[in-house]
Parts: sequence; structure tokens; C-alpha cells
Amino acid sequence: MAQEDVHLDDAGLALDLSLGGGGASDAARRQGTGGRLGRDAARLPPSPRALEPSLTLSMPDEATATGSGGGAAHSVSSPPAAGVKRERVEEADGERASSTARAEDDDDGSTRKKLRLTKEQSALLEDRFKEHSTLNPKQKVALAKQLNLRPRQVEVWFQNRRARTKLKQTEVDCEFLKRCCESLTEENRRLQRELQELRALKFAPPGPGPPPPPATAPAPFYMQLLAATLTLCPSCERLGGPAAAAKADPGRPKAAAPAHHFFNPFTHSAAC
DNA sequence: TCAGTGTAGGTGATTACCTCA
DNA sequence: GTTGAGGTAATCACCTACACT
Repeated sequence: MAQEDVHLDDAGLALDLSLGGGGASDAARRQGTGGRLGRDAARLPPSPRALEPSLTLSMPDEATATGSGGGAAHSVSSPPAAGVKRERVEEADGERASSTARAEDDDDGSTRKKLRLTKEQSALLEDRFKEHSTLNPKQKVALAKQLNLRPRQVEVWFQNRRARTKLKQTEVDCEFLKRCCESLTEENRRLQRELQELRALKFAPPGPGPPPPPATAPAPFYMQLLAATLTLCPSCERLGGPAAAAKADPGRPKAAAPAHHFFNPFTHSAAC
């Protein structure tokens, strides 16, 4: 993605928004254009462990799930001479492959398998993630057992889910800031125009009739957004909104918020 | 219309590093 | 100060969907 910069020079406020990332192709990334290259360059080429195939493409109930004779293609013992893609092609019935708790290391040892969770597994993981974005070891083992996965797989799934959720939120935040900046720019232009008009009026000869009332522009977009998104400081628990205050401290009276401590949702900091 | 191909995006897995008890 | 567990960040590698020829 191209970098986008937003400047608000007119208002004496400058803010650069870099909306980067996601632009690197697989090929580019494989050539080491990633941001962590400096720290991780030493791990190229990949360690033997990275090349270890750790999982298989078998369904726990594939005999019944596929309902056809094509299920044998998932077998671990099938000759993997041509690598993973051949195995995918051989999934004639289109059933999504899944790793299972029974998964074992592949005999082949040349490439690691790309596995897909079933819809049911993904749905349950999503449900659990909505409840809690982290799992304690007990929950992890229980969920793994329920899904017929290894605890490590559940752990990895949650790690990736957290990372990608955060990434999406960052993108949303960037978009929000971008719109804020656009709104500020427009507001600044409007104020500049207004100032010019006032200056012109000051030096204009007095005319008959009362001066026109000041134009009441609607609240600028950024103000509306800020009002909608700013919450009160969670660290000092001085939450202004009734719902937020009740959530933070149900025992606290709703009116017991003497000072407003605005919380910046982007920096996760408060001015208190 | 169909097959082959290139590409972008999604996602499971790995690795290095950081934080904290 | 050391250690182990669990977290994040970055990345790899595979797979799929889709556009294009």
C-alpha cells in the first residue's frame, strides 16, 4: 500500500499518518524485505525444526465426514513425493482437511503441511475468543480436547487471532485519524475564511442595520467523532458515562465522577 | 466455455525477543 | 540475577479465490 501523509500546516498542526503494510508479496517477503530482518536475519535459512512437518491432513471422523471412498487421500502414509499440493489435489471430495490431536510428524520431512481447521472448529474457537482473547492452560487443554486438536494448535490460533485483531483495529484507528485530519483541515480553512471576513468587516464603512448574527456551523466532524469515541480514564476509574462507570465499578454512584479524564483510545493513555 | 497461470489475501506455524512472577 | 511461562511482532509457507489470457 502506498504511504499516505496528511499535513495540517495551515493550522500549525502537523500529523503524518502512515498507512503502510500489507503490500509485500510472497515473493518479496521471501527475499527478506520484512521489517524484522535486522533482528531475525540470523535465522535464515530456516532452522531444521522449521522444516519439520508436524501435522497431517487427516480428519478425526473423516470416514464418516467424507462419506465417500476418496478419504484415503488424507492418509499420512500416502507417498508425499510431490509435496503438499498434490495432497490437496487428491482431496477429491472437497472436504476441508484438518489437523487433529492424532496428528503426527510426516514421514516425508521435506515440507511442513498447511492445515485448515474445519468450520466447526473455527466457529468454536471464534466463540471462545469472543469470550476471552486469552486462555489459561486449563482452558487451553480443555478446548483442545473438545476440538480434537493439540493444545499448541489452540495456543497458536489464539496468538494469531490476537495479532490479526490488533492489526485490524490499527487499520481502523488509522482511518479514523485520517478522517479527523481531513475534518480539521476543513475546519481550519473555514476559520481562516471567517477571519478574513471579519477583518474585512472591521475595515469596511459602517452600514445601516444590525450586524448579521454569527454563523453557527454544525459541530465539525472531528468533534463528533471525538465525542463518540473518547471515554474516560480507565486507570483512575473516573468514568463519566453511566454505562462505563457502572461497568468499571458497579458499586460507585453514577454521579461520582467529579472530573472528566479523557482517555485516548489510540495511545491508550489518559490525561490525568 | 474451459484450462492454465499469476497474484492477493487468509491463515497455521515458527522464531526471536520481551515481560513478569 | 536466573528461569520458565506466556505474550507480541515478524515472518514463512501453504492454500484458495479470483482475474486474466
